[in-house]
Amino acid sequence: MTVTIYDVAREANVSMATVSRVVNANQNVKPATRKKVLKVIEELGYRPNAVARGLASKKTTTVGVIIPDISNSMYAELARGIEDIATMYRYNIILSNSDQNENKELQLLETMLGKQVDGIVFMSDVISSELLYEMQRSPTPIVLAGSIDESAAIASVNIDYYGAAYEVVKKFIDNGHKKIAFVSGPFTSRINKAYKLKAYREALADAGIEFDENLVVECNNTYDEGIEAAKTLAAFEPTAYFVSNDEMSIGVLHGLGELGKTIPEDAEVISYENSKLARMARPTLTSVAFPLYDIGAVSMRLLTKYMNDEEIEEKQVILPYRIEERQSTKQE
Amino acid sequence: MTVTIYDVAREANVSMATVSRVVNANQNVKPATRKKVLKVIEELGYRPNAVARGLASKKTTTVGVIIPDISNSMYAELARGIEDIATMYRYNIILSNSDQNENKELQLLETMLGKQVDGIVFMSDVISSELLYEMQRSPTPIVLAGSIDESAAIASVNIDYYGAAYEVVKKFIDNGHKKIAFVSGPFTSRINKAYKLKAYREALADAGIEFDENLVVECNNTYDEGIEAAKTLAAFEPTAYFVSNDEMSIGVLHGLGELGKTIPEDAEVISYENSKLARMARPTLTSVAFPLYDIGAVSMRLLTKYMNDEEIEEKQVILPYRIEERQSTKQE
DNA sequence: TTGAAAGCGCTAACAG
DNA sequence: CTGTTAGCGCTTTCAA
Repeated sequence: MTVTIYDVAREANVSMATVSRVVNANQNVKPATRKKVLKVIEELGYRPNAVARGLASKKTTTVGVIIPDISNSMYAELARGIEDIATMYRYNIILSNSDQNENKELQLLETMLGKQVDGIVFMSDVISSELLYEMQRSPTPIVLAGSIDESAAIASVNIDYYGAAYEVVKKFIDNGHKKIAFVSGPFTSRINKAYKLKAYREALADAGIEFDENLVVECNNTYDEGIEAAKTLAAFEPTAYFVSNDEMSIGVLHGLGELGKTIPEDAEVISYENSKLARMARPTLTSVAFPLYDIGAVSMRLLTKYMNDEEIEEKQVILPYRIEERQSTKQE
Repeated sequence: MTVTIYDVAREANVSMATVSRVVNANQNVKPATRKKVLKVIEELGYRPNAVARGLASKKTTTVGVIIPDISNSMYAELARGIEDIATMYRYNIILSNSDQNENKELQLLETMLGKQVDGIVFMSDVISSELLYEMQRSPTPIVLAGSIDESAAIASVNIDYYGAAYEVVKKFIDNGHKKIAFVSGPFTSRINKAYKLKAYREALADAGIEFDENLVVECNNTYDEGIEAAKTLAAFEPTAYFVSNDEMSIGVLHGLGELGKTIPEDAEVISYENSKLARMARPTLTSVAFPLYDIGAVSMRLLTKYMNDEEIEEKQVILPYRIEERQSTKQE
């Protein structure tokens, strides 16, 4: 029924090995033979079976990608970065959503290893010790994308979360703000708690401003919670808002709008993400550019190095960030 | 090195077949034997090799998904729908971006068939005849998600694009509008040209309103082009705008705002997508709810039926749409 | 430059 | 309920 390498070999009067060489662009084939084989392949409509190839060669040219949720634009951007580089190196991607559920993550890891992927790109706000343990004993290389593993045991690609947050708060302080709100994503995420919040506190401390826990709101990264946060914070009259992502920032903008505040005159807002939403907000959002696409791309590139046993210069890659100035902050 | 089914069989003093039965939850195994095998599996850390399994069984429990661009929220939503149902049926997904490039689409199809996927979900605005030809001779079932194949040769899941567009225009007409603009996506897409535009023309004709080509703008579905379109159209003073997606609608809203127009008093706007952006716009957007997630989910479900040789009631599925009323149209 | 042959790790009859 | 035995379609030594 389906035509196999054997059929091609028979028709072309050569051995399977020769057909295999032709298909794999091996140089050790006489041009005339190659041509003859190619012709038969064409005639028969032969299509190499990647599964059989994978079993024999122990390489599937497929990598696993485990992310929280592809319908969230941040992760979608990351996924696109991963896929583009994967395609460039001729890998395909098995994509799965974990919803940040640890059991699902463990199970996905297991499934992908079972499918013999050549490597895995993993993203999650929190890497439990069990997950870390499993990753370390993985027979296949793993790269963390935009995720922190405190032990630095697993390769990863991130930006300087602390530095970016510190710079934002410092900027507010330099502009004369004393009451600076921090509308954060969940503190279960190490990035939010051990990096951004820490930077927030230390930037305040370095400027001699006392930390006020009323000015910090932990949210679930949604638009509605951004609106809520703005209203909750109103009682404490902050004049500057540092918000963890664009969607929530728009929520803050709208919440503030409902309270009659004008941005940036009454309060300045700096977001953290810089997706296309930042330009679609009114006023447009000043935002820390969090390069998700690049993180994905670099993660995948790093993974190819592991898969090819290339030398790794740095296992923990830190990408640059920048702050994109727009209308939600005052321009000098 | 890696532990195989043979190692387990030897340790447990049973045959490979028995181990296979245990692993595949086959009932024909004595509980005691099962337990013994399970224990050895645990001890040895045996993990079934899905590639070998795929070669032997001719099933990979993997389906291919070919979409234009995962970083576009519409397709991301679709992908999530597909993945959720796939997971439910224990399939994994190989996800690839085609960027609507026909050669890439053909090549991806080829690659996925080579990888022996059990089925494919495909999405593209235009299905060329060559693509159609390849799909028809695919040894593996294919379902089109949110894509039109005029010949109806391939199974598909869509909504009634014509009906939805007709209803929007009719609604505008009933509200007394005479100059109704249509800000469309590319007319290379059959959905835009043969369904939406057709409905727009026919709704006007049915109401005795003459078609004015100046009121139709073909765009590339982006925010910036939405702004542009609003400005271009201004010369013809439309009082109603039917826009092809949320991002572009927000562009129109902002373009109109810059021209000093108030929505919905000066002009009404109805979008087509109803993503979360619709609620984040100001004013919030009335929008045709285009159920991408559902289209993905139903496509995948339909695909499982083909993969399991279940009976198919309808090959061309049409899902319902509805119009979500918000502030960009006048409320009665 | 080419071929023969031995697997890769598993499933699926078939037999008992 | 369990074991034996062929493959699945390809890569990869090893020889020639």
